[in-house]
Amino acid sequence: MEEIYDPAAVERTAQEYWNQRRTFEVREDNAREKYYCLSMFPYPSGRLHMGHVRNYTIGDVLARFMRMQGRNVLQPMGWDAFGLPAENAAMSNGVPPAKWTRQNIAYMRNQLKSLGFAIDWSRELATCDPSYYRWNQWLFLRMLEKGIAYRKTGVVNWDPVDQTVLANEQVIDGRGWRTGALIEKREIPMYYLNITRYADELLGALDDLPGWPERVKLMQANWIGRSEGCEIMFPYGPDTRAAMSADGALKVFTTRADTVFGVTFMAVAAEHPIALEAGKSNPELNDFIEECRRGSVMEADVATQEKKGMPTGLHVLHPFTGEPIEIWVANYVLMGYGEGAVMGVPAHDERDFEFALKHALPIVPVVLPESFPAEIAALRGRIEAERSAIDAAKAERIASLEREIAARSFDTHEWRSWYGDSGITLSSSEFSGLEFKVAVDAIAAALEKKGLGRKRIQYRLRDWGVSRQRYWGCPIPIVHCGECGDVPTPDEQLPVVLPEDLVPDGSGNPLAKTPAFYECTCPKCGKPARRETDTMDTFVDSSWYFLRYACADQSRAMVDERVDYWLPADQYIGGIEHAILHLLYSRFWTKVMRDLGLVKISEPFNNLLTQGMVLNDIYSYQPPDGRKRYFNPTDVTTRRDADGSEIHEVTTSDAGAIRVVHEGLGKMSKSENNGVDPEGLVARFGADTARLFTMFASPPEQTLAWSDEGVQGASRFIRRLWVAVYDHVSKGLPSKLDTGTLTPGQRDLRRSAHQALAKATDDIGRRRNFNTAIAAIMELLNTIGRFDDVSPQGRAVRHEALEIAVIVLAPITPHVGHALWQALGHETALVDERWREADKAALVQDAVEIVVQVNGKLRGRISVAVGADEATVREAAVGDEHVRKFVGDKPIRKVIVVPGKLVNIVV
RNA sequence: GCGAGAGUGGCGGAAUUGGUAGACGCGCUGGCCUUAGGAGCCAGUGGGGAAACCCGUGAGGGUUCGAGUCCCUCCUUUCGCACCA
Repeated sequence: MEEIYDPAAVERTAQEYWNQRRTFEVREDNAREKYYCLSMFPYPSGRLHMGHVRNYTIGDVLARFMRMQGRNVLQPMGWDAFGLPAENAAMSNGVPPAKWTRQNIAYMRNQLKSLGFAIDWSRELATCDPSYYRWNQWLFLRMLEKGIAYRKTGVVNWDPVDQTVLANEQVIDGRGWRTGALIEKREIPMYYLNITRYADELLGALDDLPGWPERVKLMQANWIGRSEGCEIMFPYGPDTRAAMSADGALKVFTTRADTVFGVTFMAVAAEHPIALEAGKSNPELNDFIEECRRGSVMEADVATQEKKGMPTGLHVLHPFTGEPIEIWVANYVLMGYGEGAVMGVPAHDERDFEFALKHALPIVPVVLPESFPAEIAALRGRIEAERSAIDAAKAERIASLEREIAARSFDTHEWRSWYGDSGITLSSSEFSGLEFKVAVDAIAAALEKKGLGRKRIQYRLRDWGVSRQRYWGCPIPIVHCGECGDVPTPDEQLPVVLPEDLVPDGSGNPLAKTPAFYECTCPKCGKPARRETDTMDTFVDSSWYFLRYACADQSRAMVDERVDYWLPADQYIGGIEHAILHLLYSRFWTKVMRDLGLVKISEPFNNLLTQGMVLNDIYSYQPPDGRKRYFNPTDVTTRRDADGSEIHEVTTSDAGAIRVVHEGLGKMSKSENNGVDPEGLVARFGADTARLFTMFASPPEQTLAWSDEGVQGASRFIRRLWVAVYDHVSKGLPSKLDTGTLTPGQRDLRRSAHQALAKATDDIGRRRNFNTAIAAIMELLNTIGRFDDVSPQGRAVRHEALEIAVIVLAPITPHVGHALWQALGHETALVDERWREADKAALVQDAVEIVVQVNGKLRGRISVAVGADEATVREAAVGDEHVRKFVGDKPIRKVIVVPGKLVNIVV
């Protein structure tokens, strides 16, 4: 063993040892309990970033920990290799996306290997390989057969200058990122997957996922958004019938059927057929519809934009009163959601209220919220008295009382939060005086009788549009034939191979300009036909890769029986940003495969850990004229001013030393130039330091703030451990530990070591709090450092304590552990070692410190024997001199004893 | 706008089930060692106070013998919002 810790040499030796023995390649073995440790696969962007390092270190710690627990551990890795960045890179440097992507994969694979992750590389996959994506195509065809995949129109962002569809990310403030042109919405035919068919199961099965964070399950539940409500038809008025040249009704969905008597307008989307029809004869309205078509399709934009509307002049009839209600076009109603139309109830919906105020529409209160002042409740009591025997005069009195309630309880100029609450209906004809649920039931029943509505369950979740008008993705296996229509590519012609030599130029999908790709013959009739040039959403690729790892070499089927051994994954680790879409799509895809008989599981991930982002300081300089510049924190020097405030400076080649502004902490990103390159970190400190710091700096689910000093602290700790082991073994290996003959000091160290072991085991195995496990070992090393007993038994106890430190750190800093384990005299490799169990006998203590409070404030400490009864503890507490000072001669009202912890004396 | 989190010393964080707030690390201060220090070792370090003590977990209220932890209102901030991955 070397006296000086040399990370590069230590890491080379350990990695060679694992590679030569293929330590992390695993086989299915029914005799052993498996552990499938899955991390979200990376997009091959070019270089690893700190988020990757954190993600895969968390996974690696768990994988290695479980291996030491004796489990058959699978930890695979692959590449989410299709997607937009490859096309952008191609546009800026002319290299085809395939070449760029494969180069990136090769580079990043080496970076991952340098970090020493316990990955089974024999199962590596890349989604851009035909051997992978052919099964996307194959399953898509199965979904078509089952009616799960279908074609309908969808709305996309259209850049009128580049004549291309843009991703939401490529739309900045309503304009195209490259052209700056105002974006339009455009409807095009697309393929959809019927995820809403699974909405109920996706929602209900969340209860079967105890290993998922509550917040993720809540977000998914809200995203699916099950609501019980009512479909209501508003029959066309004579003017609308004439305009549409047909009878008909405007259909809406509402969860508040109890407010149907408060409807004072209808709002439809700009793309709604009634709006389009009305626009034909009304140039002003037509302009407004055009205006609505501009702007992005993003929900956040739609929700925050100014609410605008315009009347169509057309009417529908109220389903109960028959009164005409005017139809408006509103920019906050979207064609893609529900029916593309809503009923406007300004008195009980905030958005409708705002709309009504702006356009001077009537506001008619028809619900009295339950939480209402007594005087108004009294008025309601009088209504109930009148209602018992109705005649014309009484009906008028009721109506007048209801108007009085409405006048007193509603200010129609200002929205109050409780206007939207449910309560008792009023001014609602025969449905007045009913509680929310009763009112909804009665109104739904009456509507159903008239054929104008019914109760229905609706989901917020929409079907998944998977068509992308882009090149670098999995081709959709469809042929469009003039005679036969849309014809699925026969299975034996799969995969439909994506040509890899195209270079996009930003003006639409290059596949659509490549006859060699799209010219084909119809599989049905043999006549010339056109191949579909849309590719699949990359979320398709990532919806089942975790199944394919189980059988990555299977060329004849999508999956095989090995999936039954490995799946579901015991642990899935990835960013919280995937809490909804990726995780929901993967759950859906798994259920579809189950229903096709391909897998036996219903849920793919048993436990989920959502890791926080990696942050770093952001430093910027805003020149008086010109663009703001960002400086990497490594280039910034910080000193203190005379008054103690910090000054941050950067020396630039062009402007010399300039003072920069510290903007605080932000996610590591290119745009803010605050990234830390893992490669440089490994070169300077070694992989173990990088791993140790990322695990120590914060618990996995929280954000991690980067700190160069913190990294040095991690490096310092590893060196201290190295020196401690070196000093110990340089005096020779100690004799055998005899636990029966230890001195009190030796027993203390031994207790500290086993306490640290017990804590770390719980922290890693149950709580997934690696930072506190590391802290426990740091504390142990401090304790070992203070222990100066060099007797044979003293050295034996120290030896055991050092072994515990090395074993607990093995999953976190495996390379240095490998070296230290050998130094401690072992022939076996640490990676094959079993985790230790804390020795209960070593943990035993004879006395325990009890805290004494007086009126909840800490006033003293007493030491009592372990297991002392309550009366003894109480007596010792009351008798404590310091405590007596605070109790004085005041009478003791109550004494609370928390065994083993604390006594609170209330005076 | 809607949905979900987070907020504790100078900094990252600890406090696991409502029971000692600040473990561990960084930084800082002082000392030792060294030709030297961006190395190492030792000591100190929430604020106020001479001390006794008092104050302190984003703000304000509440429940409790006891609240960082539970409840209500508010502020700040992060993530997601369906074509970034």
